[in-house]
Amino acid sequence: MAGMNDRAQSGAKLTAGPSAQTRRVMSGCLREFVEAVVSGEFAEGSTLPVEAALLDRFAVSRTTLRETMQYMVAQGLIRSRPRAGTVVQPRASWNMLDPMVLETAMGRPQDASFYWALLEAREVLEPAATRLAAQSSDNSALMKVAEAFDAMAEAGGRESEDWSDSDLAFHTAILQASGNWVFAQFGIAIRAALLTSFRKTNRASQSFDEAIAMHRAVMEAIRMRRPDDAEAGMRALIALARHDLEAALAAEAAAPAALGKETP
Amino acid sequence: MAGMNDRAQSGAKLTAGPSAQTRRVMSGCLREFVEAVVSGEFAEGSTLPVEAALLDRFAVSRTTLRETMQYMVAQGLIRSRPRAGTVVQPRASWNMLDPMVLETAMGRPQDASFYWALLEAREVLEPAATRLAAQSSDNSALMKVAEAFDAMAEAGGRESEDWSDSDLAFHTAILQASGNWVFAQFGIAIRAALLTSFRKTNRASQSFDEAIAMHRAVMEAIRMRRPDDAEAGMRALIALARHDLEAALAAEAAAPAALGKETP
DNA sequence: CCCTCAAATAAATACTATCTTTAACTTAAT
DNA sequence: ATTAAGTTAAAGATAGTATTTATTTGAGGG
Repeated sequence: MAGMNDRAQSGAKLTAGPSAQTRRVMSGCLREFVEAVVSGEFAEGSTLPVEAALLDRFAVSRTTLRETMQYMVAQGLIRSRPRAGTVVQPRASWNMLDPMVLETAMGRPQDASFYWALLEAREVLEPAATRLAAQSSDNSALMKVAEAFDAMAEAGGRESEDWSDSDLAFHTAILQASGNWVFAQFGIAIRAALLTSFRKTNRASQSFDEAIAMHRAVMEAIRMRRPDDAEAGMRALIALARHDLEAALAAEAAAPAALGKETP
Repeated sequence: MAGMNDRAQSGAKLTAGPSAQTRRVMSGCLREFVEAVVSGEFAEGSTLPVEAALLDRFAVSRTTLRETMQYMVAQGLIRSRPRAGTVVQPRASWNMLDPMVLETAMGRPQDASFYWALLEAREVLEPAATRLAAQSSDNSALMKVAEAFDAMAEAGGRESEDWSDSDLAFHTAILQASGNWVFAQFGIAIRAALLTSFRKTNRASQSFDEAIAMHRAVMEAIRMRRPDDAEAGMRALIALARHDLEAALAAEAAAPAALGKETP
């Protein structure tokens, strides 16, 4: 029967998946497919090609394609019914909080307003979550915050990848420590967006010592059960992030290339 | 993408989330499987049975099972690697905002703290989003708010399903109108949770006229570009929701469940 | 006795082929 | 013109087999 597999799955290796899991074959198809939707190649509201055509387009098997599409259905990108075909859902119903979708969307030239909106939301959410954490966090949650803080201190400088990672861990740990499942979920869902944002802004920052001091202040305020101080400290932290983002975007505007070689 | 371009979305189907329908065979398997995980039959951190055993357990084909599992991978419920097997991820990494997961989780005896946390989050998010809407919403977004309001008025009474639906539409429309993609996403993601909450609380409320008046006040404040009033109005609205929730939970405690005789 | 590296192996991953169900479209009869 | 029945295209579901991957295990060397 199916014995001779005469189709070579040529070069499905370009996964280069920086994020955690699934650097497998299917994820390549998924990435490509999501990219095609996000980029508008398959426009919102349009019916996309029949299965057979997609099979050819992505050079994968039926099973793999269906698994891929199931993932996309799960994120509200597409919706398919027998005979009617599969249609791309309106953008408003996409789950942009899904790491895969978000990452793909951020892979393309990013509108600056994306980052401003994220910051705006953080200004609302994080101070509130920090206040809650100061009021009612348990010990184990507090320990995670402390761990993240130590990792930041050890990172040595703000330009390193370690700093970005532990910075993310710090903020996520606080959201978790709030004890409110909605805030905690927000932290998980928004990982990809935060990390991208952190990478962008931290690069543009100078003051390692000051940043460390501010983070420590927030942690201490939570530990000492001082909600007002904790909330204020987080506000200050995000104000710093806002300042950094301004600087980063300004620098980007000044030198749009940034493809490696610096011209001193 | 930052535009979060919300097209006409003609039809106004109000299809509740991505996994709304799909009453196919697979969804039965998915529901059952998610239920098994949420209920703890497959405990967090444990390795679940091999594919063959699951095939037998759920009585579906391999393809169907794999599509099901792919959906669950997408929501962070499970994670599988060759040879190592499939393990249930820690609860903290589950995407509770997914309608399917949330619905299943809420199908079981619900901890009251679930609703309190949701309300707590709304108290933080919605006033802020409403303020933004008053500052910068465009006409089409405003129109959606008005449409939802009209639907509420027409619903006639607070106990009807129509009221719950349009109440949800009202709040979702405001989150959309904020122009911030994070808030808008929150609205989409939290649909299921909000709807369940609405259904619970609206039942316990008496004051239809007052509720309508308060909603109108918020809408007018947005339309008139008065951020302070809009924000205050939304706070009042959520305060009412808090009051209703207290009443609903109290009533529930007094007469636990509608299924079967109780001897207090 | 412990460490390293390579072969065996168990589990998920991927592919092909075929049958079933659904619902949009077509056609025919009222 | 409207409705009802039949046709058919597309997705949905199943079966069987081959391929990858990473854990185990076992042999050889330190």
